[in-house]
Amino acid sequence: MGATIRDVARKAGVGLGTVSRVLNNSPLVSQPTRERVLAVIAELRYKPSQIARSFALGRTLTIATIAPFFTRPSVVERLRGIEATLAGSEYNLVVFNVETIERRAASLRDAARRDRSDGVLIISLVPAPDEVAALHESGVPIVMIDALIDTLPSVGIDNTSGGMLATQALIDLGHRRIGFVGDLLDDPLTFQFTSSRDRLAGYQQALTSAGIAPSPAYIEHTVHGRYEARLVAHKLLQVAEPPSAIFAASDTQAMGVLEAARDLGLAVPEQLSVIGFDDIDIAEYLGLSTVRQPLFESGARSVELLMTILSDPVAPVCPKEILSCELVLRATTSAPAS
Amino acid sequence: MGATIRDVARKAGVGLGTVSRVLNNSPLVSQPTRERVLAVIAELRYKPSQIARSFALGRTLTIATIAPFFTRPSVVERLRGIEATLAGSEYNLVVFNVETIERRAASLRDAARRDRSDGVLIISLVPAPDEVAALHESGVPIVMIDALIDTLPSVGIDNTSGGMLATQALIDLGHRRIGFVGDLLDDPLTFQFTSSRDRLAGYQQALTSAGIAPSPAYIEHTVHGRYEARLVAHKLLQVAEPPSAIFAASDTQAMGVLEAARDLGLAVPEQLSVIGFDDIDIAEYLGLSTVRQPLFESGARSVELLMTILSDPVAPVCPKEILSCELVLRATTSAPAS
DNA sequence: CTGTTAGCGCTTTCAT
DNA sequence: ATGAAAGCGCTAACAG
Repeated sequence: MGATIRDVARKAGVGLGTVSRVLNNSPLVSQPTRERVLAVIAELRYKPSQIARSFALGRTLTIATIAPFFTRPSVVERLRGIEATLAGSEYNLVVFNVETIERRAASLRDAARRDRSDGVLIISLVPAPDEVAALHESGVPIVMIDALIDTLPSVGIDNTSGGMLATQALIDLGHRRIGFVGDLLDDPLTFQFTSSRDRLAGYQQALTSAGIAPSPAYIEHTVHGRYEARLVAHKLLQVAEPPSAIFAASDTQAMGVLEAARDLGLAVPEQLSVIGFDDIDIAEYLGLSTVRQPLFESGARSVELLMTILSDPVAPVCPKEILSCELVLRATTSAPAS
Repeated sequence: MGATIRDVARKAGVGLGTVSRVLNNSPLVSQPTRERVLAVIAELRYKPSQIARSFALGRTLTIATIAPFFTRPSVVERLRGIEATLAGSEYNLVVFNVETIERRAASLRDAARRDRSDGVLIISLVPAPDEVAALHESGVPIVMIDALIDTLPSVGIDNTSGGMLATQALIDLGHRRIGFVGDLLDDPLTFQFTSSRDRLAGYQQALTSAGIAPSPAYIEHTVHGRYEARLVAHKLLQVAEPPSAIFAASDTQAMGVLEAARDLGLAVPEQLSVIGFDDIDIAEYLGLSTVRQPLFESGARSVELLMTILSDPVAPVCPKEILSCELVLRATTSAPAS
């Protein structure tokens, strides 16, 4: 079924090495020879074996990515950036999805193995210290996306500034009682995303700068998800002096808040302003005000970073990059009812 | 950095083959020997090289999937089913995304190569006859998902029945003027999805059975997308006797129809009923009536099918499986205003 | 049961 | 510029 390099060499009447050289565009082949070999390759429909090549090269020609793949629309968009940037390169993209804690550990362990991949991209997961150590020990170049790890090259998002942006926008509109709905801070099931925490920090900073004391009564954390956000938003909206605006740490959660408002008969934005984070696809459809983060770009940049590291095996650099966010005001925010 | 099987053999004072046997759980190793080898393996932190193993085995231990990955939420959900089912197996999942025609052709060519993958899963793409021929010639087992190809194992969705289901539901509610918004029938950019076409066929059958002549004026095709659907929905809703209900071939398009209704000040469902297809995540949020198809399951089943084929290399079987859909009535459908 | 050996298909010296 | 040859790490067939 498959012709080998040996068949080509024999048929072309050249040495094995010459065929290999032609394949690898080595300049050390005369034009006539090259053409003859190329002709035979075409004739035999010869395709070099990836596996044998990898084996001889000692490289897998594979980039692995670990992602809480489908738990969040934002992850898919980052993945898209990765795939697009990797396409056309000599690398294959293998994906490890992570939806449970067990899979999380297993993926971290499996993906970062020299014999499995030449590089690993980790999306929105914060490995524990011992996992970080294992990652280093593997010797496989790693790039973190949407999570900054001191000792690992990372493409981060400026979530704190993003949180400030959202909160400041609300303040600028005249809101004083501003609620926050975000992820649980320390649930292993959340894979220890730090984005929500950082956005909360931004929220608190913005409030403080404006001379508003952040009130614990206005801050709710829950397992990530629309439904869960809806539940805590109910709570938030039924305190004594309910907030006139809510900043949700993700668009998904903002949707839950919107549902809660609907449940309680609160008009948005007249009686309640809502702002999310991410600017996922449907945000525009819903007219949701939000903070846009460069999702696709974060994936693309991480690949570029990884490629640089891969091409320059010496330098023990640990580049960090922080991408910034942008405010997108739409229909769910307005000045509070006086 | 990496210990090899030879190091282990030497250190354990056994032959190379014995270590390999231990690795592969061969019963031809005595318990004491096995334990000794295992101990050395642990001590040396030896991990067998995937690549070398693949090379020796002549198998890639990789399953490739070709998907118009992010063009549709439904594809992501199928992918999720694939990943979940493949996890824990010895196979890696490599993904080829397809967002342009060039990538489509390249992916079809690259993924199905013996030296790259042991099996290929193709999601929602209908390869052209010559591409099908090339696929066969590659000798790599293929399973189609959401597209039935005569000569290829396939996991299909009963889109025609699904289309009938949606349309019949509308008819049952009392609608007579029912519009349809679907994908372009023959745009190469649509990658020749057949689902929209089949859903249209179901729509037409249901109408005909009910004694309603399908009117071309009520049928619109456009490039897949929310915005595009919105545009053609405008057209549809401004004909002389506009439809009182619209069946959109996907939830994404249904959202576009909903937007058009909003634009024109038509109350849904009072003045216009809308039903979609897919039951993607956000459909519930929107209260969108739709037809649910087993997305995750279609991915999972395709992997199972592929595994069967892989494990029984002889039988030139070509299994076909058709999964059926289910009506989900929510808030965007009601009886027409009299 | 276990050690030895012959490749798997390719890249890469090393001579020439 | 090109041929020959030495592995890359593993599996599987072959002797014992």
